Amino acid sequence: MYDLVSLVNAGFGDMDDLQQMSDAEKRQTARRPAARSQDPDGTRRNILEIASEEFALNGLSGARVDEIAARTRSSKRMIYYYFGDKEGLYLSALENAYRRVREGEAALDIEGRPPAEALGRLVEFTFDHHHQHEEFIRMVMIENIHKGQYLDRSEMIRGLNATAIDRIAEVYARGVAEGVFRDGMDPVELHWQVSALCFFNVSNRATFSKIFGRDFGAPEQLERLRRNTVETIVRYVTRAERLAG
Amino acid sequence: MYDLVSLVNAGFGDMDDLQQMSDAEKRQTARRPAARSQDPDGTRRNILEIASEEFALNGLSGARVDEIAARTRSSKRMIYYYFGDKEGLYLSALENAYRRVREGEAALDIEGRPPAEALGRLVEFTFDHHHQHEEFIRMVMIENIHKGQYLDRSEMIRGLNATAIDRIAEVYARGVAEGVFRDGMDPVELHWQVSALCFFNVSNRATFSKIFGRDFGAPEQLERLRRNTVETIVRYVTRAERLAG
DNA sequence: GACTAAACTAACTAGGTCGTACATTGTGCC
DNA sequence: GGCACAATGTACGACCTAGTTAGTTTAGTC
Repeated sequence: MYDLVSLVNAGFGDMDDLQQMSDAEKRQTARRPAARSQDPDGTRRNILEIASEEFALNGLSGARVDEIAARTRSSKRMIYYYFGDKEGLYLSALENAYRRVREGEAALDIEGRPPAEALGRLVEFTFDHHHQHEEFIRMVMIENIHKGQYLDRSEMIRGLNATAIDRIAEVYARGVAEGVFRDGMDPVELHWQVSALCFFNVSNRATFSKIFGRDFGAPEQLERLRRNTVETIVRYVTRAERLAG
Repeated sequence: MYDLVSLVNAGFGDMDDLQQMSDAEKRQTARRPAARSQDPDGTRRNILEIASEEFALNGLSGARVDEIAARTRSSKRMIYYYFGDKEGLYLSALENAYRRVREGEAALDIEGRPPAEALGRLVEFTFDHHHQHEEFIRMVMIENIHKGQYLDRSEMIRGLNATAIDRIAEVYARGVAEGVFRDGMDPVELHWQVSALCFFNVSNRATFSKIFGRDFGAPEQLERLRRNTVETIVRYVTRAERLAG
């Protein structure tokens, strides 16, 4: 294990960057725990961290390069040095958001559970996960405002789809095999439904709350929406004979 | 069943200004069909029209006052004359979007139909309606990015909630009374579910399509999603004994 | 037809915003 | 220790953008 204190002293402030350390950095940290005046990897990550926050908060056109630079331990010069231009930085922040969330998704473990229960847990997990990663939701909203044009340019994006679909497809297939779920559904479309319900809960909470004069972010309300969402999906998939109530 | 294609074709023209003519304008147009050099109401509406397009396309910070002014029949000065500042113009565009959509919603007629069918039609209508009003969806997305802060300032907003909820509540109550629907649900939360599924279809189509390498805007795909959505909601509400399959 | 208020125009300003030029320092390598 | 290059700091410039100033034109009224 690394010495957290020396890392902080070396300039790694608030963030939880331990897992993102590059090999080069590990080597150097081990060899020379003292403060470093040049730290390309750390600088790059620091910029990306701040930029992700700013873009998620203000959008592509709303975010200010100067503001990002000011909040950085580095300078504007370094933003252009590492990311080329504002759009390059935005794209990196977007990819960063997707990558983090996909990594977090690996935490879900539903293997071996009965299909209906497994599906329910998958929905709960997605609901909670979206709720916890508002920054990601906001980046996706922003990217959709831009009609996905930056995602288009991204090469990293190709490898992202598999995991989520594979898992839901596996659970669904088991459910069908066991005669619990209805046949003939498309896992991608099922994932679409789950995503819609869970995403909306975060993305549209502000306007929905204001228009209906009710705080949809309140814990009890959230818990109700969560239960509704699980029930909606499970009832959609489960065969009528297997349903209670 | 509704014809999805014709609905699509019907909605997307440049914009239907006729219905928005004020009484003053109708009078003047009738009296003096020639070009008028002063036309406050027309100028105001023309600005609002263009501004709505620009804000929906580019967001609040992305839209340019100069660009709006240039596309207008009027000038930048008049934007400030009528709307105060950029944010005032944005708020008017936002209110404009909500107003239009709410007016459109009045077209749904499901009275007297069996509850399950009525609910299904309500969902279909919402699905199609959202699909046809992408500009509105985008404005809502943008406003959510701003955490609903402009909606907060709006006084027009208070009267908006009633209609949509009343209608779904009425259908739901009938269904419960007839023993077709499950008891104890909250109409607002039901509306939330319907909105989530229908909204997402428009709002996240771009990123979803790109990530899963499938065009979710294609007519057949859209028709499938539409059927899924109806089924999801109806199955959620309907009592198990009344369900087929 | 003189007067007034509303409607409108063109040109301008102050400051914001992205991006760069140029100089300097640190690092790995032989 | 000196070289080559990567990393960084400072300062600035060109253009953009929201908002304004100062004035003109039009419509209605008496």
